[in-house]
Amino acid sequence: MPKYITKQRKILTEYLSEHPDESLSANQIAEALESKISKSAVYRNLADMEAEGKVRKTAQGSGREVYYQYTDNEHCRGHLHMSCKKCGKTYHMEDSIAELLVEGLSEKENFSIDKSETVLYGICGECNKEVEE
Amino acid sequence: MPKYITKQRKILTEYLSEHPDESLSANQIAEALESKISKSAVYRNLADMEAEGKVRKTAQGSGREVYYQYTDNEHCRGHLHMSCKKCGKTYHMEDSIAELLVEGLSEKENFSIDKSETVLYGICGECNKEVEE
DNA sequence: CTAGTTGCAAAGAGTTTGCATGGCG
DNA sequence: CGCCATGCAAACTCTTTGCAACTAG
Repeated sequence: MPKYITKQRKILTEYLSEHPDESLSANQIAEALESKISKSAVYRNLADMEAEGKVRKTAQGSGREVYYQYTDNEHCRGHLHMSCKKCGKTYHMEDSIAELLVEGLSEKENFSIDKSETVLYGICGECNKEVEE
Repeated sequence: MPKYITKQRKILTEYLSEHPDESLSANQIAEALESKISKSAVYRNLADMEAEGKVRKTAQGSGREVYYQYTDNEHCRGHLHMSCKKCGKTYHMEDSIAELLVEGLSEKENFSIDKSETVLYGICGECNKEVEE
């Protein structure tokens, strides 16, 4: 969608690739880069990047929308994602499990899941550990 | 959370139970009931109902938050939900598949999924059919 | 040079809040 | 009758848009 590679776009891309597994709102990103990119440029670029499939837009449990980087990123494509409600980190689901799910849904419910838009919520291993301690 | 059962609350509950499987935004609901409940009452009641677990708040793919009824509702509790990106309907996942997923994630990834907050996105059987025709 | 992109500020959309009035129990 | 909930409007937050200035190619 964009035709020029601008300085701002580079900064944004760089910032996102430095925070690959965090869920960040457009506003958070805009504020973090406040001195370097205007808010409107952040919004416009995120929208472009979403259209290009370089970034995914999801919602965090209770609140506002969030974005996070994903394309260009090694193991993201074609994987299902899980987000920890506690620490906010994103995880990639093991293929064997994802396969079972995708096939099961397809065969038994005739539902074709969209891997890139689906995010499972729960508590990750790390955070589960903490609770038990 | 609420201490009184008001006329408005009844109307809202009734409206939601009449639209059990649709994803409705707070605004849509408020507009549909415009003549009967004020916008602020809709928002306040939805927030209360969410706290009580009578309603779930989720996000539809690209956009804003949505709500939909779920407690009091027979087969909702303890089930994973799937939402069709095309028609917007909500489906309940068959137990056998859900079990596999929940156990698989727990054992292999140590991730405990939150069934009530997770919604899988994709295309449902009905809509898949249409595409093929 | 020329069109796409930025920055700013103003406009929108959705949601929240303060306060007086009204209604449930 | 007392307290909670409602309604309205104003306040907020997040996001989008118009337009002149800037800049990548």
